[in-house]
Amino acid sequence: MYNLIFKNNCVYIEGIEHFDLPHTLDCGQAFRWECDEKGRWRGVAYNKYLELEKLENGTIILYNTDKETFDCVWRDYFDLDRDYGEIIVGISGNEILKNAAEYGKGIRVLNQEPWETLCSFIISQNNNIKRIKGIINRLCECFGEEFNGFYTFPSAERIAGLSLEDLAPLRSGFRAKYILDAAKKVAGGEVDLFNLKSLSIDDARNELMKINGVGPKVADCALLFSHKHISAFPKDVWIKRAMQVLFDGELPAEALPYAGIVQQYIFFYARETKLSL
DNA sequence: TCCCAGGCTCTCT
DNA sequence: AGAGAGCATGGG
Repeated sequence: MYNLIFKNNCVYIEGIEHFDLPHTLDCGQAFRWECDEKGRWRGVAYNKYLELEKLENGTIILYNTDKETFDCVWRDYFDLDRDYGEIIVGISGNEILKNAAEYGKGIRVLNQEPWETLCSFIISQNNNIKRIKGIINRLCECFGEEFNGFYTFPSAERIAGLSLEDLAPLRSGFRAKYILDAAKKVAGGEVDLFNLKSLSIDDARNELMKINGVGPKVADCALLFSHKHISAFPKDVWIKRAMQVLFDGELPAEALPYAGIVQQYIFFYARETKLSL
């Protein structure tokens, strides 16, 4: 599917298909990747700082990364071993799905750190992406650890030790109390984020919904973006509108096995076109 | 000024 | 169980 070269503390991913960096890193599933004017992306995940870019010939370069970190973190983070070509073939019987996948070409569903994902999507509720990013950045700057001017995402244990007043500088509004409840339940073991992969999607969703401020949409985002439940189908306002306009409210059957990945194509399509079709 | 944003909780039927 | 108000904050 692709070829790896480890050289000069860089990882070269050659011949990989279906991997577009802007579509993947700035499509609303992750909130902390930044791109400079030359197309180089920078970010932190799983407490690892990374820079990456895509060359003209399609090779992706991960900078300052050794083989061990690649194998432990980035290979899975970027979902490199999933065959997106097969998924696209599977849904292309439906013309609208085919178009959406073409529009969002190269989106990969990331496998992000469970606590960061849960906390980020708690913050996302009834909010817009620009402000979500601002709140998350302030959270990391206030309570994370610095790497090259970037910050790690503070652990649930760290947040659990804070108060509402401590979180005031985030200006997260009514969501602050939800962040604290989530941190306390995760840090205290009442909600086990590391067992969710092995549960059925319904059991996993119910486990997450023990947290005050986590409903079906936030839970499904966590399950999809950090727990490999690719049949999770988060229904936000954009998706609800798109589903109505595109499919009269019902997801086509051929999309069901990979509903979550199709959801990303539809979300991207809906936002980019503002549904003016 | 009003409306809306990758929703959820609470209350009232 | 289903509908509707209220919620903090900031951008358009």
